[in-house]
Amino acid sequence: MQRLERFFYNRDTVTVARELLGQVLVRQLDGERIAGRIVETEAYVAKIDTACHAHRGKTARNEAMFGPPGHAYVYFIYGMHFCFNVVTEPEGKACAVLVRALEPLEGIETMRTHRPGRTDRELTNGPAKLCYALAIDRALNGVDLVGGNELWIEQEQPVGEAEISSGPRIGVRGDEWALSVPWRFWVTGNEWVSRG
DNA sequence: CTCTCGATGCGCT
DNA sequence: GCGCATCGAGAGA
Repeated sequence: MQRLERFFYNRDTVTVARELLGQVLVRQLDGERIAGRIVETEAYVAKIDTACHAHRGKTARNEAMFGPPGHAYVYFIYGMHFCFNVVTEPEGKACAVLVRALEPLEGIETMRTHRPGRTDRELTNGPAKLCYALAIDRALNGVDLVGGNELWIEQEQPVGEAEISSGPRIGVRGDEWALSVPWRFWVTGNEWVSRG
């Protein structure tokens, strides 16, 4: 299957967030493919967005956001979880799309071993949950999704506009505008969309 | 099913 | 010290 190329990521962040719905996130781990269809995303636009980690400039934590598009930004949150983003727009813009939920497609048995005691619905229906299922942690922060061999995104049928819902982002802090802007996108009715 | 609340590392003020 | 782009246990309906 065709991988998404650099130009896909090097565009307006909200457009990338919408068009990532339906694409397939692939993790290559110990010779096995673990993969899921992206069904929920959020856009973060550093310059204008007080909820974006990069809004106040570059730090050690958010450094990957300032790098080239098409790389991973993985951050550690609440002292125990990881979340996975893809960097968008030209290098230095520090924009990214958070991947919030996947529909499991391949390597489901391995996902279950990474998520012991959980139902299949709970394997990947949240941003930290999908990182456990796909074994995404700080070691993958900054990796290239276009040229790397551990993590990438494959091109699939895009989700039609009529099937996409949008609303305010989940769990964010920021000014009133940042809390209300509808930059969370999900596949309407999909079983793996996070609860929020 | 829903709601509440504690866990826990670390970057930032 | 504070607070976080979250999750899951436990209690109640």
